[in-house]
Amino acid sequence: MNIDEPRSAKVLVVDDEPNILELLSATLRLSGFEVGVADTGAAAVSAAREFQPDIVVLDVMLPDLDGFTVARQLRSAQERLPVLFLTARDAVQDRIAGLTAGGDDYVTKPFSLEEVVLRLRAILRRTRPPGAEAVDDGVLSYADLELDEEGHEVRRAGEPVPLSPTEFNLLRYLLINAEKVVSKEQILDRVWDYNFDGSSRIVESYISYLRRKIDRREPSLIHTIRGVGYTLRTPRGRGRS
Amino acid sequence: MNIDEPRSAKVLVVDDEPNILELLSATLRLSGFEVGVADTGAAAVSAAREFQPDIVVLDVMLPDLDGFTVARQLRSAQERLPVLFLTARDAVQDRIAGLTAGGDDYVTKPFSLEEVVLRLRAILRRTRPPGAEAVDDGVLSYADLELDEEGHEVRRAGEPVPLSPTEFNLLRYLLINAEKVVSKEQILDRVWDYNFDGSSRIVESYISYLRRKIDRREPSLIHTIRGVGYTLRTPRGRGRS
DNA sequence: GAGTTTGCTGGGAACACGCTGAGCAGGCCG
DNA sequence: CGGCCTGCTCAGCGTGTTCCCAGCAAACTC
Repeated sequence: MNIDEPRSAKVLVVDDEPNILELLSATLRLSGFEVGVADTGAAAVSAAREFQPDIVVLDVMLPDLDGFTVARQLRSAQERLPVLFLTARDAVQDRIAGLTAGGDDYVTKPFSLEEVVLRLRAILRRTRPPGAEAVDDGVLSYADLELDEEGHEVRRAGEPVPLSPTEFNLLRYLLINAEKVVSKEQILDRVWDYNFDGSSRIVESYISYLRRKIDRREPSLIHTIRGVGYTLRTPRGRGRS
Repeated sequence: MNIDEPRSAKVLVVDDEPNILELLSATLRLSGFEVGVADTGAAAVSAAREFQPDIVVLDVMLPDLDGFTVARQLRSAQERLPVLFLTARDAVQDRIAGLTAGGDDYVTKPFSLEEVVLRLRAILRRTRPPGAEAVDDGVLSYADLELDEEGHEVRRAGEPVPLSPTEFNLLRYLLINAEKVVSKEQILDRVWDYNFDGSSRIVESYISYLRRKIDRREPSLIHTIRGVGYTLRTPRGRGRS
C-alpha cells in the first residue's frame, strides 16, 4: 500500500558506523526506496555521481570530511540535491539551524526509524512539486480518524485531539499499518530511538494514553491481540483497496 | 498449495547443536526449501559463499563467533541477505532490538517449527518485492474459513472469530494441511515448542476449543479420523477408505 | 453385547499478559 | 524560580490462556 511509489525514489545513505548504515539501508529498502550506501565523504561523492540519488541521508560526523563539505561537493555536481543530515543531539546546533530553510532537514542521533522515513518523504514531497501528483498529501486517515502530518494534528470524527509527540508518532505508525497487527517489539523498533533499551511496557502505557484520548467513542479502533500485538481497525472487518 | 514456490528458496541453517540442526534442516526440506547447513560461524561464512542462500537461519550463540558478527560477514559478501536469528528467550534482548525494523527477524528458543517456517516465508515475502508475484498474500482459506496472517484474524463465513495464540497456530497448521490428515504427534511437533513434553492430550483440548469457536455452524470442517488424527475438509470430500 | 480403547469436554489451578493509576525526573516556558 | 508537560518506570489488579485431569461418550473388537 505504501510500497509502490510512482517511481521508487533513490536514496544515498552515508554513515561510517556499519550498524547504522545497515539499519538505515535495510529499513529504507523495506520502505520502498532504492538505496545506495557509502561510508566516507569521498565515497559518497563518487557514489552519488554514479548512483544519481534523489536525496541523501548524510551523517555530519564522518572520518574524512565534514558533512557540510560533503553536501557542498555533492551539490556542485548535482544541483538541488536535498540532504537529510544525521547529527548528535548537542553538536553544531547552530550550523544545522539554517538548514531547514533551504529544503534540507536533519534528525538527531539517536533517531527513530519512523522519523527518518517520515522526514525523507516530507522532503521529497516538498522538493518535487512540479506536476508530481500529490497522491500522498500528508494526511493519513482511517475510518473517522485523521492524522495530518503537516499540521501535526489529529482529528477523530472531525474533532481535534491534542497529542504529545510520542503519542503522535505511535498513532502514525498504527495508521500506516492499519488492519495489520504490529507487535510491541516492532513498535519499539520503529517509533522509539534505535538504541532505546527500556522495557517494551512503555508501549502499553502509550497505547493506554492513545485509547484514552482518541478511542473513547465508539467504535473503538485500537485493538489488542493478546500475545501478538496491536492493530488499528474497525470492529467489522476489512475493506480491500 | 504453498509447497511449490516459483523457485524453491535456498536456506542456510547455522546451529552448533546437532539435534536442532537436524530438526530444522529436515523440517525445512519437507517444507520445500533447499537447505544447506553449517555448525560454526566460520563454516557458515564459507558455506554461504558456495551455497548462495536466499536467507539464513542463524543461532546467535555459536562456539566460535558471535551471531551478529557472522551476519555482518555474511552480508559483506552478499548484500541484502536476510537473517532469521535464533536466540534464547532472555538473553541479548537489547542487541536483538532493531532487527525487526531492518528486515531481519528472530525467534526465541525453544521455538515451534511452524514458527520458523512461517517467519522464513514472511521475510522472503517481504524482502523480495521486485516483480515477484504476490500470489501468496498472507491469507489462508478453505471453504468459508479464512485466516489472515497479517491481521492475525480468523473469519468463518465472513464473521470474525477471536482465537488465542495457540488456537490460531493450530488452525493455521490445519489450514496449511487442508484435506490431509495430520496426527496428534505431528501437530504437537509442529505447533508446540520442540521441547514441549506434555501429553498429546493437549491437542484434543485445543481441537475442542477450535470446534467450539469456528465449527459450530454447518458444515463442520474439523473431522476426527479415529486412531489416526484430524483433518480439515468439507464433508462431501471423499468417502471412507 | 460387554469390554476396551479412543476421543471429547467441563472444571479448575497456575500462570502470563496487558491495563492503568501513581509517581518521579527532566525540560520548557512564563 | 515555579509550574506544567512529557517521557518513562513500577506495581497491583483483572482477565485471558495454557495445561491437566477426570468423567463421560463414542467407536471399535471379539
